[in-house]
Order: sequence, then C-alpha cells, then structure tokens
Amino acid sequence: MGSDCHHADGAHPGLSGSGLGRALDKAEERCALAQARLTPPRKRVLELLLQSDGPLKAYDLIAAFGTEGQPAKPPTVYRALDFLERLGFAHRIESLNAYVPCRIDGAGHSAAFLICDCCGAAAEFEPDFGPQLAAAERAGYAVRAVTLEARGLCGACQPS
Amino acid sequence: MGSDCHHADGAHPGLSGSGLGRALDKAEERCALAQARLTPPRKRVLELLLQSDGPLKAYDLIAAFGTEGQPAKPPTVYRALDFLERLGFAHRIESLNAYVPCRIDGAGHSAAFLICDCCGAAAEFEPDFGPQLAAAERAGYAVRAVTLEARGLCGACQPS
DNA sequence: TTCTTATGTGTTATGAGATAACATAACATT
DNA sequence: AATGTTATGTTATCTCATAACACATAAGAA
Repeated sequence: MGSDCHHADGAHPGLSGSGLGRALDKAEERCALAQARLTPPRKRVLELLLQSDGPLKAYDLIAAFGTEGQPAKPPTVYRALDFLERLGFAHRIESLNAYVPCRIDGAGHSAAFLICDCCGAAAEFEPDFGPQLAAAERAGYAVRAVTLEARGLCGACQPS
Repeated sequence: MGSDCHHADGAHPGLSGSGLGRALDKAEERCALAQARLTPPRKRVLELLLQSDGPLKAYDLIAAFGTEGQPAKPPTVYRALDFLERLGFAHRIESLNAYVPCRIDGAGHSAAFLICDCCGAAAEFEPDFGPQLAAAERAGYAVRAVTLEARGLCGACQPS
C-alpha cells in the first residue's frame, strides 16, 4: 500500500482463505475458455495482487514472489503482469506505477480508478466512457483501451 | 515523437516563429496573474514542448535543453515540468512517460488524450468527465485532478 | 537600505521502474 | 519422435525520476 497516512484504506480489502481460492479457480476457468495458461508464475502474481489491500508496485511483487523469501527476477513478474493485463485480470495504475487485480467483471481493457492521495487507496469503479468514446469517434480514432485515473481524497481522508 | 510508423502525425503541429512567441507571451501573462515566475529554465522547457509535433520524453527535453547542444541536468527539466504541470501549461501522459503542452484553455489539472499506438500522436480533447465525477461523488471522493488516456489508432493509421 | 524568508537553481549521486537478448524448457501438434 | 510455439530462467542494461546539499536570486519587513 505504500502509504504514510493514518487513515484506513478500505477500498478493496485483500482476499484470503476460501475467497482467494475461489477467485483463483475462477481465473483458471476464464483462462481455459480463452485457451490461455495460468502457469505457476502467473498464478502466483495474481494471488499476490488479490491478497493485497491496495495497489502493489512491481518490485513489491518481485520481493514477495518466493514463498521462502527469495525474490523473483524482474522479467518473471513483468511477464506475468503483461499476461494478467492482457486477459483482463489486472490493471496497471499509471499514475502510481502500480498494479491491482481487476474488480469489475468484464471490464476488459478499460478501467477507471478513484485514487486517494492520502491513504493510497485505489477504488475501481464502473467505467462509463460514453462522452469520451463519442469524442473519439468524432475525431476519427479507433479506441482499443481507455483508462481514467481520478486523484483526490477518499471519504475517510477528507479534512472536515 | 518517437514513432516507428510511416503515417503522418498531424494531431498538434509544433509552433514556431511568431506563433511560438505569442504562446510564450501568453504564458508570461498567465504567470504574472498567478504570481508565479516563468524563469529561464521553465520558459525553455515550455518552448521545447510547444515546438514539438508530439509528446516529448523527459530525456528528450534534457538533451535538447541547451542551445549549443549541451544537455541539461535531469533535475532542471523535471523541476520545470513540475512547475508547468502545476500551472496547467503542460500535461504528463502517464502511459507514454511523456509530456505535452496543454492545448485546451482552462483545462486546469484535468486532461483527456487520444493516443495513437501506431504514429505516437497524442490529441488532447475537451474533457467531459460528467459521469465519472458523478460516480466519484457517490463514492464520497473529493476529486482534485482527472486524466484519461484512450489508446487506439488515429484516422490516418487505420488499416482499411 | 539591510535583514530575512521564500523560492528557485546547480550539481552529484543514486534510487526506482522496466526491458533486451539469449538460452532452456514445456506443451501441443503432426 | 519431430516440429513449431509458447513460456521460463538468467544476465545485463536501459530508461525514468528524485534525494540531498550548496548556492543564488527575488520579495517583503524592519
């Protein structure tokens, strides 16, 4: 989570136990449907993302990768992240250089986040890109993916 | 512009001559109003951004900074970019690690871009974040800045 | 003016984030 | 088994960005 703030970060609590197992099983199914393989390093990175309460940096994943404390080599994790993003299991949050598991069913390659500058929470919300897609069409662009990042303060971190 | 593509990049042609001079004068005025100083390094970086046909990387700016070919030191350019972003004269495009001058009057700290994955063009368009701001309000977030980046193909780079 | 504080710059060094390139291994066909 | 394809392991390196500190300049108060 990488926060220096005292406030709670309740946006998307990390999974554990059976919740985690179910999420991983579901990912296996979706991979099978897509004729893709959820190999051990890919599964491990997804597991780490799902367990986390907040966005994780690539080097957090690298450090946490091995079960006995041994870190992964950077390409291992970056490749897994590429795969997870390609299949819609994870998103990169550009303004944070960090990664989160996808929380929105069928979000595909589009994502929208509310990011708290105080506690570091990143809440994914349902992307409704209507006006932006209309503008893109007017400009003659063929859009493949859209990401939106709103920076500000979450309810818990607001002054008053 | 950093493109490996044959297509034209006509999104936002760079300024030169009197157009450039007028843009810089206008920036001076806006700085005066904001009680901020458009110091030489800041002005130089803004000039380089305005002259470019497309997004520039920080190290492109560092290399081009000196008029006699001498590069700047990285902090010089990064500080200038911070200033320009803070005052709304420039935007960082997160998914490109690159910078552009702001093309939309009064865009403030919000920006929306159509980015061509083929030719590297980045067209800024009028941000209409209505649905997203409504979603943020429902979630209790106080939004300070929003950026949207749509990746795809511009008209000139589309197959058919 | 002269002092004082803010703000901005110059410089060195280093930290963080990501990928190129090549060898090896596992899988799925034929 | 032979082949093509996809994925992994490994080393090295590249790109992007900032910390820390000394110095300089600007703007307001005494």
